Amino acid sequence: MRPRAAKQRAVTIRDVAAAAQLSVTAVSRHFNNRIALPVETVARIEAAASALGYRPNVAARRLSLGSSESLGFVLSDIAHPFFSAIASAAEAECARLGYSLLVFSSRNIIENEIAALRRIESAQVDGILFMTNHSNASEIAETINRVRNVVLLDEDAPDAEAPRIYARNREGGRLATEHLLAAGHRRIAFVGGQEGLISSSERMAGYREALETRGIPVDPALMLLAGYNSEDGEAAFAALDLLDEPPTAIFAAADMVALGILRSARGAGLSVPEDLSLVGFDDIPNADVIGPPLTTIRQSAEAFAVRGVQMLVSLLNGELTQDVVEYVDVELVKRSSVTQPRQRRHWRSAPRGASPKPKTAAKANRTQKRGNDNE
Amino acid sequence: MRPRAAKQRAVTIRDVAAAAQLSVTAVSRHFNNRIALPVETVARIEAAASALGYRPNVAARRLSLGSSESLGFVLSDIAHPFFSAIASAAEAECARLGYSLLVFSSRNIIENEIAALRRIESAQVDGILFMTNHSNASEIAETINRVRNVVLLDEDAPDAEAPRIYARNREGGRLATEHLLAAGHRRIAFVGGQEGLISSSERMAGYREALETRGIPVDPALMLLAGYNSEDGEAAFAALDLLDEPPTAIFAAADMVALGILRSARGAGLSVPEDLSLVGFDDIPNADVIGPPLTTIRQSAEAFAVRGVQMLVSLLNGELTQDVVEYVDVELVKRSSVTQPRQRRHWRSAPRGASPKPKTAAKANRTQKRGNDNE
DNA sequence: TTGTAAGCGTTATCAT
DNA sequence: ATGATAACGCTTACAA
Repeated sequence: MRPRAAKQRAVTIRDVAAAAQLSVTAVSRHFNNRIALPVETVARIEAAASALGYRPNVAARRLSLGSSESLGFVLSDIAHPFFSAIASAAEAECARLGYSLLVFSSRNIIENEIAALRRIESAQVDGILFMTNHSNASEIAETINRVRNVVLLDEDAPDAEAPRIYARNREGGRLATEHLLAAGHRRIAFVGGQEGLISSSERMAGYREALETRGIPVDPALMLLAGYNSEDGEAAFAALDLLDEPPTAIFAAADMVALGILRSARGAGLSVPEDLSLVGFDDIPNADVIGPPLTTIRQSAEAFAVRGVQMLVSLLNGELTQDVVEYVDVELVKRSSVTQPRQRRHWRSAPRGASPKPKTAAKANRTQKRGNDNE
Repeated sequence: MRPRAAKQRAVTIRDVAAAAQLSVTAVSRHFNNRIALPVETVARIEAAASALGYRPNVAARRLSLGSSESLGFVLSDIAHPFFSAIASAAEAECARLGYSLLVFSSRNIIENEIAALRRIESAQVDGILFMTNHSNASEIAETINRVRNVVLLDEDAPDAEAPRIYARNREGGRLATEHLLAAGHRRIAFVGGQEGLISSSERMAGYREALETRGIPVDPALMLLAGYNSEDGEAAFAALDLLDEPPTAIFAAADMVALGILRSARGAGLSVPEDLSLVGFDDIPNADVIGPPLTTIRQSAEAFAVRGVQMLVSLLNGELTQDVVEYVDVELVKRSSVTQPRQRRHWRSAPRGASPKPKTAAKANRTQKRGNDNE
């Protein structure tokens, strides 16, 4: 009957009650209810509790209350600078509201995302802040609708009944592209996240919009879908490098992608922005100290985080319906990775590559995942 | 008696048992014990469980088992690139071992660190990976000794009985300084973390050691204690900038500090490494894409993380004693933030500052916390 | 105002 | 092999 004895019996509410010569009810009331106990009673309880070093057992509370007072945060990787900025702010807001935060890295694996979601069913967390990279997976939407108590962050999951927070992605895409246009660029590439992500396709829509407004034809060879990590940027650079007429500027749908492009460009002997202008998206921490300081579209990680947990908590309290959508503003941050295009010159004719074999970019619409093949 | 009804009664082990026409014991056994149930029984249980969508309630398990199967990670801020790299790897290792990870940001507030530690007492987590910035606070050591089941990461807490993992800080400090020395620098500053941190003082010890080996006198005006964030680097730069004879190189005890210094140096019109060589510590992600790519001492975030959780789990299982200490290797990563010293020139005589008032650095051993006063 | 005891969903002991 | 049932520590309806 006694389960494997905990190494050292913790002090329970009953111990406190005994020490204070009161019932457990009184002690429980003191620690939860606002029911005013007589001062003398309170004093006895506090004395006993602190003498014994009493800490309410949260598992027991959860079981009894039916609520865990903790929230989950599902993202692809905590080490991603923008995501970790969100996680940091979310943790702070959780703490402020009396919640704990469980972090689940999905590593972009859909099964992990679903498994994380199911922790609502096992009562491990009351609700989940959910960032996915598989917006098109119907299984995710189904799971969300079953477990309920999910707030979608940054990315959609069509058919899911859940409140959402998006950045103004299209506007951001437009802003970025217009900035490049204003600098004189005409051949501007777009490098987005993996196919199907609405954040990516919205940013691309903004890009097209800006181009079309200026009457500049949209070249499909210049629009790549890769992913949101720096390796994806490297792969994209490699693909773009194969074009007969490479772009003079790139709008990367995420700063990490821009960093990957930058890394590859440097490796290829190109300098940014002289040989290639670059605009990112996110404004990750330290983007200002990159070489060169990265021009980017800022979206507030904090806004995502604090509104996200606030909405989730409201949802849990039944104060919010599933159909709410909020938007996070974006803003162009001009730094030094953009300048006017220099006289057109092929990347491949840069210092090291002597005589490259000209090659048409066949299907530049999908790039391989790892990009160690650049230069 | 019925607690505030959960919005929608979840399916319990009893429901499954009923559906499978078996006892709860059988179902429980199936989900935990390796006791071989007859295939037919197993089939009935699985059918019932999946038909009902059963998920064991973790709170109940915890209460019964006396273990939460989750670990805590206490750090000052998840958004710090090096810490988030550790958190990411720790989460992965936790997941591999069947644990969940709760993240607690202390924001460098000692009360928060202690409150987090006490979550062991409330049975919210089984154990904690602990990174502190208050190694000298005796209250922390006392709490650790009381709650037990803590592994110290990266920083000491004297008198705490807990396994520890340190980087080879002194060696790192030596490596960094020797590298600067080899480049021809003689006036090398050290900018460390807040006073009392052994990681910082060990790195400084390595710095002194390298200097002394070369017979170069250690100038106290060149040794600053600040903190591990980028604002601390900015403050340090400001203090160093006031010296009559500023250093030609700086060894910053953390990459984030180096980034702050870099930011300030740029703001002051200095260029790195031409006017000032810089070496960091940590090798944070994307340090290679900083302007200029940062030369630094690499320590493996992953090593900290995976050994940390492994040690913690061993400790929980009683397979590890509190007196174990492990070390994480360090390594010099040469990039582009170091070059030989140029003809000595005062920072203040750089492009913008025309005629500065010469001033002796009074007590350069403490720098103010926020450094918005530079340039 | 205070206390008793039921019940939250599991696990594990003990008997069958 | 299988099943009743007593814990685990808490909250709270209900009684006093």
